[in-house]
Amino acid sequence: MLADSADRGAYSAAQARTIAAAVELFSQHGVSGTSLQMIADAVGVTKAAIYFQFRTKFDIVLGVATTELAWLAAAVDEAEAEQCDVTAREMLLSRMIDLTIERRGMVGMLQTDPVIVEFLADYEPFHRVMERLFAVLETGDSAGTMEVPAAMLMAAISGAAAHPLVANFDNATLRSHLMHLAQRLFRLPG
Amino acid sequence: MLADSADRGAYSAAQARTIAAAVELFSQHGVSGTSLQMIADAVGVTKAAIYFQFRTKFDIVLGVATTELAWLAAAVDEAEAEQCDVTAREMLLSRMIDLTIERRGMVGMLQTDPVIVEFLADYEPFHRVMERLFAVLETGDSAGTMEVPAAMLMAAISGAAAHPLVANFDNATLRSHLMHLAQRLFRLPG
DNA sequence: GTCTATAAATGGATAGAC
DNA sequence: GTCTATCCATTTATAGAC
Repeated sequence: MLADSADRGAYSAAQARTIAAAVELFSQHGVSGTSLQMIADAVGVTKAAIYFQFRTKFDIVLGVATTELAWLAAAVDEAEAEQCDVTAREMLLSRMIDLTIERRGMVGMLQTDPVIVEFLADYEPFHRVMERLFAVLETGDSAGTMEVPAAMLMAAISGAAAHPLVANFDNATLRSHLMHLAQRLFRLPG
Repeated sequence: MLADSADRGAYSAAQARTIAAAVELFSQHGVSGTSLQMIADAVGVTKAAIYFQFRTKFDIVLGVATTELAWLAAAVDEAEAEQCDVTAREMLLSRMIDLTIERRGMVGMLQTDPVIVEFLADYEPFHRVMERLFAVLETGDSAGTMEVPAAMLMAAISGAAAHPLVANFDNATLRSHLMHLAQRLFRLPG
């Protein structure tokens, strides 16, 4: 469990604005490539105002990571509510792809930025969400063999959606391609 | 083919040592998260020595990117030398996976680090290698429909290989998993 | 090719007023 | 909650000796 300030509800309106600006900048320049001055400029305040909201830069990283993680957790929640295993799996794939397309570049950042990756590696709530995610992907016979496909799938979806090669694809087209290929990775019909 | 200073052979022994150290550090901490002091320490010299070898930090980034790109180009060269289209495609997949496993994390950096990505986006030799790579992947009927699968494939291979979930897999096991899934993405037998 | 020393700018972070 | 002003460490980069 995190300290108080890590809960989503615990963030003030000003903090939420800062986190929103930081997500955008982090996904464009990376965490290390984003200064507090850049964040302050994007929000339209001074650095000191940001430091009133967050004690350190890392606290902003934490806010960004947990906020983004909450989106993924919500997708897993939805899938778990499904009765049928197969439907649940298909819904999870679908929701993951939606998230990635809506928030192009931001999901990928969670998996690739060195600062975020290092943080998430030791962050229990992240591991719990991932375990639940694998559980939904592992239906019946496939139990215990999903690590590589799942790692590939997440990397593939977020990596492909952010890739310059597909930058001119409209969302609907990109979505159908990704869904198609995700199902192929999992040998689903479609 | 690459421009003069971008050729691997154009670098002195000292420069090559610096590039090797930089690749390692960039893939661990990202370009922005790596200072010239860190590079100098890793090489075992002072910052000034590094500045004798490279005029700016960006020149080191350029050296790293072109050196890594040369590996990918070599894999495409090999595949293009094959007579049979199908064999060529399979060999390219195989070589890409080998490269990614041998140099865990480094291939992925090329596709995810914001500084590298921004540079490669406007770097003609990179686009030429990618076009040749697509041409090999596009056999017959699939012509013109490879952008998303190819983007997914590259993201998937490098992302999965570097993923913490598969960190304890030995190289042979990881390789067979990746090859299996790559072939599934392209609907190949196996 | 490498060193010591240093300049100039920017980074994270704090003090104290409003 | 935000501002001005400031501190200190680090960063990129250069000058000049060996």
